Amino acid sequence: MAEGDGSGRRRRKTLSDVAARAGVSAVTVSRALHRPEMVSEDLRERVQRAVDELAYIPNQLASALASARTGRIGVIVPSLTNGVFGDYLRALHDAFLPEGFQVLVLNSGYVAGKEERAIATMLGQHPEAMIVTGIDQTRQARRMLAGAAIPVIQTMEVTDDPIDIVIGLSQEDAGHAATRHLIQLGHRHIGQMAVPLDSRARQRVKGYQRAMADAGLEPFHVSMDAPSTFAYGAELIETMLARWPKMTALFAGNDNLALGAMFAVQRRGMTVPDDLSIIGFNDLDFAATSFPALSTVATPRYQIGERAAAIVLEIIRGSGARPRERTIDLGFRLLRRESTAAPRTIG
Amino acid sequence: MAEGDGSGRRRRKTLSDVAARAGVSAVTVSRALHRPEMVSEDLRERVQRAVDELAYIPNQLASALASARTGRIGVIVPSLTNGVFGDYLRALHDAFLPEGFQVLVLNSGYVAGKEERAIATMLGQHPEAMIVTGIDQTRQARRMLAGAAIPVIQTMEVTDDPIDIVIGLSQEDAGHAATRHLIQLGHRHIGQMAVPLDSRARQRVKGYQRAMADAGLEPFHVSMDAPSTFAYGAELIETMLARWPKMTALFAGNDNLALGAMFAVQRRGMTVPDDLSIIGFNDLDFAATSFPALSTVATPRYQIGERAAAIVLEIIRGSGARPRERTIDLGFRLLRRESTAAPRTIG
DNA sequence: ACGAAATATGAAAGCGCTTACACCATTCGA
DNA sequence: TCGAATGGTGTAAGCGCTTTCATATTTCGT
Repeated sequence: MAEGDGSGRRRRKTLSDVAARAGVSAVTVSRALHRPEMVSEDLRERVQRAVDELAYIPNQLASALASARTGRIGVIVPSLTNGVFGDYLRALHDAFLPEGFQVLVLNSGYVAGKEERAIATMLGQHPEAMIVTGIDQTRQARRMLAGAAIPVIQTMEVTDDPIDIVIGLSQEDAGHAATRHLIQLGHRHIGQMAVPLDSRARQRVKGYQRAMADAGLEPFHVSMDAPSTFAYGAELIETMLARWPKMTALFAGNDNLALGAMFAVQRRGMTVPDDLSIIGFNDLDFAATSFPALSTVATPRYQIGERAAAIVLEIIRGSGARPRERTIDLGFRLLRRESTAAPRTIG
Repeated sequence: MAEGDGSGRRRRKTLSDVAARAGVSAVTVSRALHRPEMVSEDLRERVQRAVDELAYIPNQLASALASARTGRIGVIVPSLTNGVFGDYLRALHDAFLPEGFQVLVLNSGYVAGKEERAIATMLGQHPEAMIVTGIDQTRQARRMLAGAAIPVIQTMEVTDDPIDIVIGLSQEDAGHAATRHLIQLGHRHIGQMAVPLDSRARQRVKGYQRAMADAGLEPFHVSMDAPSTFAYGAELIETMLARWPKMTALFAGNDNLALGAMFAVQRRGMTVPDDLSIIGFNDLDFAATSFPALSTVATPRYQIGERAAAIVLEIIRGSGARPRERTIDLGFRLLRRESTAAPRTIG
């Protein structure tokens, strides 16, 4: 923190400082840095030397203000820690960074009000595109996004009425498919647990209820308004087993809950899937490794991010054309692994 | 994306637009927004109405440029998806957001070169403080950070030579303690697995080696240059068991590896801890829930973030005073749970 | 009822950069 | 040999905001 330059309060080096040192004007430095082919080689070198000597770092703020191009992509996710968003964010980074864009991530904590504020904050930074999770933005948030005059991608779900473009999958159909799988194995007493903070989880519950109704079965659903952790999965399964001893299969709202439930079941001395079949949701990294390996529904999170990025880049860098379809459904895959099997005694 | 205003290309609303609508000057709007106590109530209301009607969002870029205050805190983490950084980032958000600061997170992918670029990018945004993970920054990165004339906090480790301030724990001592625990239980054949991408993990390996040497035991260490996932834990334990059948205890470099190893062991029909004791590292959320519950070393990640934020706020908002000590060691706690026990036959 | 202090607003300058556009050398074709 | 084309550099303006500083208005003590 030392390195005082004598002139009292330290001042960050500016373009003019570099220009003075290189013996040219500020514009020239700007050009040498951003459009090197426009200046002579000799000059480019001199400027580069001055930049290095001064450890000059361009002021992105000033640059963005002057050029009206921030090179930023705003991304809002409900949670930074939920593994679900890892692949998605990775895809976004993978696609945008090489193109010279910066990905700014803000989290909404699964709360609409916080999301609205995050969107306002992000918009204040003038991103060149916004990628938001889900479709449940507040009216005001939708208005701000629509008014920003930039591409807006909603992800993870599908809807007929996107703000601009939506890329995802039908969470309800996916929940339906997971439940169907258990029904087809012969289960009749199928419970469901979820943390309904997440609106996508609520969609899946709907799918579960529809599948149960279709099969003429009685749904049994418990939930807990908390972030979905392993501990809650363990807690909820205890409640369910106590209240509904006939249960032979569980559809957990996500893999965390599923694994937590599996641990609790094993701790009771019961076996998965013999005593209880469990299917999770999302196919997080541990699902394939766990013992028994967790049946689950794989969601194309990386592809969603990849596709979102491709569309954004096409709009702001390419032809400017939006895709023909404003709603893009990337589907899901049911993964039958070891944690689900036919019930021991057909009941 | 509609809402054209007739004037050709859509233009974002500016302070002047709001001022015009409210029938006042731009300065006044700026004041009504930021220092409401300086303007009359009547005016404040008129301005607020204009803001709402236009859905005006202040241009943070221009604001920051003019005021030389960005209200941003730059944070660099090696990975966004590794659960380890979840609590840490949460602490940072919890502390900074209420104070009106924005937390910008960039990830370095555990690569020094990428970290250097992330730091340069971040510095270009003129954050008011930087919080970086670890102490292994490149020379150039250190130089940039030291030259930025803002508080710089390094976290998660300790060192006698911080750039500015460092808050963390001795990863080596923590690794030593984990190993000691196994030795004290009576184990003699203790293996270690790690993903050495992470320099903190390498410190822990050193602690392991020191503990083994102190006890006159032969170390057995395997590693894999990959992100630490459950699958690698499973893979590595198979290698170890095959190459070193006498092993009775495992110190896994982190909880992900530990749980992956535990699954693989169970899949072989072996029991934890009877056939193999396993201790992990970090105390991630699943460690307490797993069956058997995972012994591990709890690191004060939330507290590190909390402390870092408190120090930063004190420097930039408070007295401007830096803490007396530039190195702050927050320690660790050994958690004895179910996955470690004395070896079945003392060998 | 008067001047001083307090309160409320506006005008002008400038944050560090980029984007026209203007200018000056060269170089080239005819 | 001249004009036009080309390449390389500088000048001026302005991005949208905040910060002095000046000015107009009100309030108060005596």
